[in-house]
Amino acid sequence: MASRSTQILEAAARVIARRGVRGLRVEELAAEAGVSTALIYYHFKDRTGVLRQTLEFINDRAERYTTERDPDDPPLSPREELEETLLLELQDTVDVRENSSAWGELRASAVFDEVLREDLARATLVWVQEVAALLGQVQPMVPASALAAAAERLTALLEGLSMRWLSGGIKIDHARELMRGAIDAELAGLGQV
Amino acid sequence: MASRSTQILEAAARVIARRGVRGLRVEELAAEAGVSTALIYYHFKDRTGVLRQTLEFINDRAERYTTERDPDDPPLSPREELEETLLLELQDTVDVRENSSAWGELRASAVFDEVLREDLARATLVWVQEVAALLGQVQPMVPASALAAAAERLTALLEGLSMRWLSGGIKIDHARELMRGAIDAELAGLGQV
DNA sequence: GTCTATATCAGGATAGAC
DNA sequence: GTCTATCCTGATATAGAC
Repeated sequence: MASRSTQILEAAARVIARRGVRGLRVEELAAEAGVSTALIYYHFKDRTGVLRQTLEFINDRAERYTTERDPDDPPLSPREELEETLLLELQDTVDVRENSSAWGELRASAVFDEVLREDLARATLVWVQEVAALLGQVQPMVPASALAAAAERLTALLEGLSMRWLSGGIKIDHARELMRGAIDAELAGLGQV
Repeated sequence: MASRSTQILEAAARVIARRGVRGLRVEELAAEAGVSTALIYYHFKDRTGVLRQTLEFINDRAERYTTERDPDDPPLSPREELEETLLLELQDTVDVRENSSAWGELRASAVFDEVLREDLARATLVWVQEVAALLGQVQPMVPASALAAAAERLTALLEGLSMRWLSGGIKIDHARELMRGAIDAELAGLGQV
């Protein structure tokens, strides 16, 4: 049951996907959520409060779509799991779009905003390590440093492709294809170490 | 001889590097340039005019530092030229920082701004084709589609690494190292086609 | 061409009724 | 909890003197 707060957060996610974090106007959010601006301040204290909670909200959803799998399906091979994990972020669905836009905004804002950097660095590190672990399952016997480097490249590439997709430079299928090619290349490279 | 306009554009580049495109305040720009706000409107019509001309200004500078080479030096091998072209964008100098920040802002803004998309797509295409051509010089006999894909991945990765560097996630030397690794991997991959 | 005001406006935030 | 009405600040933009 969606409470008022949740309803506002969902609206905020939509507005952010449309206008960006820095483009979010409280008035537009109010309209989108079908409430008054005053109510937003009642629930979230100020604009920053809305932003903070919405980013959290979006992040929770992301973990869900990244993690969730039907337990009846045959388990994935390490290789498949790796590919799936990375390609999940390149899907043309509302959730992924909203999440990726927000992530891009966060990354871009962090360039000019000290405060955001720490959070972002931490989140990135967790992600890189996750991918490095998956790479290690596909290619055991490879030194951790090589795994880490490959993971950093793959995740950075994913961010780059994601931005190109969101900014209209390439189509989603093409982005996925390029990503698959990079995974192949990195695995081949690791195999030769 | 720096005219007033140029002086303002140089100041604008600095302010954008510090605050971002969306964070540029005309008043702050005036202070940075040591002139009044009115003068800025006199020269550039409005804030958007400042932005447009500054982006153009920055772009011109980028072409200069990307292209310029001492004619006395021994000519670069194709492989070196490729590496140099890509790594030039990963240097901790004022020009590159300003340029990369502006580019990142442009990319991020384009996600929410239809108007910017076309320019950005065109500029990206030119860049991708340039890199694809360099790749083709290193690895002739490779189909153009494979070259294009590799070029797209390398440039997208470069954007991703650049953003991580600018947002404080990684250090510049590490970014360069990762970029070199990717170039090696792509060239190896193309060699086996 | 350049400055000192100052008008104008958008958007964040609050007061007070219900 | 929610709304209507309004205040206030910060930022763009202009008028007019020099």
